[in-house]
Amino acid sequence: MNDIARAAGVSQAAVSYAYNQPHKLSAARREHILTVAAELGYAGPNPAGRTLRTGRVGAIGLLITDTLGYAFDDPAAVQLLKGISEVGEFAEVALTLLPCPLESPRLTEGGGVLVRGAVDGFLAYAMPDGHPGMATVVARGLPIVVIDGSDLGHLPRVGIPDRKAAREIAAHVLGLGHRRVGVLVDRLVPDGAAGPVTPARERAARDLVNKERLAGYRSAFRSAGVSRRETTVIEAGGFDYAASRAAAAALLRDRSLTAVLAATDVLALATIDAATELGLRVPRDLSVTGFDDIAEAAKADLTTVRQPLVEKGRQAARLLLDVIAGEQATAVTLPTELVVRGSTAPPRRR
Amino acid sequence: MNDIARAAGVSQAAVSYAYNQPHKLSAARREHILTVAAELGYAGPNPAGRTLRTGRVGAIGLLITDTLGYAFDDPAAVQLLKGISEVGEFAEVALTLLPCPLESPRLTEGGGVLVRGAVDGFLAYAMPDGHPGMATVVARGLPIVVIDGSDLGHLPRVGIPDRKAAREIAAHVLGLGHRRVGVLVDRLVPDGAAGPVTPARERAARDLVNKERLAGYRSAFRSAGVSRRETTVIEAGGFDYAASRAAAAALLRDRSLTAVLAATDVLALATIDAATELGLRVPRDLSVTGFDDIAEAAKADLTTVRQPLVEKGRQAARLLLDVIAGEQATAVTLPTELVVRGSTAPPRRR
DNA sequence: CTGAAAGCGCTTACAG
DNA sequence: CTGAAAGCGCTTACAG
Repeated sequence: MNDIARAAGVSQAAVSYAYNQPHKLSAARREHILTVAAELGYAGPNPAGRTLRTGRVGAIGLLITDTLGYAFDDPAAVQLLKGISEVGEFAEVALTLLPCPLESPRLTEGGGVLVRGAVDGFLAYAMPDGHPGMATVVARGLPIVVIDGSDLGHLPRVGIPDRKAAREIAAHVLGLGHRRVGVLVDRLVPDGAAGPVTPARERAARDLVNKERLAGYRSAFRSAGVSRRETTVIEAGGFDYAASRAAAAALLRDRSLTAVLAATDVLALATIDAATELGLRVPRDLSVTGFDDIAEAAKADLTTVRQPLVEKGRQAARLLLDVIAGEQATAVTLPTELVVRGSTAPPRRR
Repeated sequence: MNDIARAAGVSQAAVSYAYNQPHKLSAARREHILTVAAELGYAGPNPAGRTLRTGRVGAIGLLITDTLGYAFDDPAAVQLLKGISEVGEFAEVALTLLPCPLESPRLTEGGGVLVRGAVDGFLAYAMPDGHPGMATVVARGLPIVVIDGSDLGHLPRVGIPDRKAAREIAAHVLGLGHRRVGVLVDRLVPDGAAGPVTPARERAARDLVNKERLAGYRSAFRSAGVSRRETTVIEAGGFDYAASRAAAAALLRDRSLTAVLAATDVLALATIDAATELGLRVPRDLSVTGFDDIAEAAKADLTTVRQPLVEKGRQAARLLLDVIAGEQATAVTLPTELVVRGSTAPPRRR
């Protein structure tokens, strides 16, 4: 900026004004400065300098568990991203992706992107309880909005009534007459383990969404008088189709099941595929429900819980921007809706 | 940092060393400084200060045409993102999403994220020729790597041999005996227009990938003696399923067609859906080919061109990081492969 | 409308 | 191993 000022024969402050406060300069002078800048290949104020001075970065960070690859594999996450980015674009705020694999030691160290990343605030998406990245980010003292995770007792949060919605869809299935019902969850504890869920593991659950949905199913089972022993719960250990399919196959080894409650649509779609492979017809031989209502759910005629994924992203981004602007934050719970389609029916008579 | 230094009874430089050059301090002193910092709620060096001093941000920007929503709707783009983010995570570099809608005046103005965004370099993904955002970014003088777009004559680029691969898959279809072949492209000119492509519009094409693929088809047609008049080309005007489906429906109004060459898998899948709705069976009544080999292509048994989407992202990110590190850049062309599946067959005899 | 000046928070070469 | 100092590029309050 000094070079430009010298070349244009003005003060360095005038150059700054040319970019930031045009009204403080005569039009001719401003024009002159901008022309000189263009000639010298100066593209405008350096972001780092501006940030240091103003304290505003113009970017928000999105914390995602695991690698970004995971996030992009999950259609529900992609919808959420759409909503977030809509708001960001409108507000001229960039979105910085901050992947937080659980194992990385760099999560808490100074070198990592969580500590070093220049952002004005964080959106923490589906972070499991006790994730070290969360503590790192809280320590930075910047505004944080939680999406689908624990609010740590004090953070503003955007989510849906997972437990209630899960109870509702389970009640729908039980209401059709099913008693032998299997349950599929993504992941309760982020340790990569997959397979049947023990009571101890269920108590140790750290992924709030899966935990709450499972709790909702349990609640419906209790109300319907289905005992804990009668229900099998399988954890996929991951969010991708392959893990989902394997979990579904494991669950369907129990041929007495007449229905499967899947905690996500991806799990449900994998269940339908696995059932088809076994020669089972949905819903004649097996009722299947999902959760989220991603685009594929409608195509597969899946009974599921609709949640406003894009809107969730929008609201979270707006909330964060509000907090950054110094406004008061309030928790937001968005409505869900039970969508009954063709993948559920009464159990076949023996 | 000054506050911490005072509280710890050391120089401000010592605090900096505690975070950045541990070996310059005795272990005890470092420990002491870090403890005091934790007590005072200091989370480590301020990113803006560090960036201003070192000139390194620790983030790369990804330029995407249109809104991010578009990008996330496109499975091919999502795969690319996966590859990019893999490299970023490994190198501890954050990925900043920089959407560049064509219409926005802020693209070139000082207030926009393109001018203001703090990054060490840019990845320009599928930017159409002449996009104003590209000029803005070039003006910043930071390293740029182009993916699937024009290299502007001098930028390092990562891509695939679109024209050659398109010629190959077209030759496959023509080799099966098809003569009445329709073509579907996403978008030639980013003006939102959709419908039949005139010669003038084809010449004015600014989306390099679509342009090249179309040129490849044309080349195969010429070799097979299929005249320009015999082929209809329809432009969808967008990348999403809805636009694709509408374009497919428009193309299939011509009932004499026995095959459709779609420039992307999304277009091809939409074509299969549209054909099914019309009561046409694939491939018996209509052969359909795609391009990209996204996950859904295999499920739909689609004949297509496989390109290494994730690897493309990886290579581009690595290349950019190399250029940022001061290394020499070279253009990268990744291999493609014709994948013949069940969506193509000889035309039915009349 | 213009210019001189302070200071945002940091890293590192330098002298001790 | 430690401290004093310069300077990265910027914005804005202040005096003229």
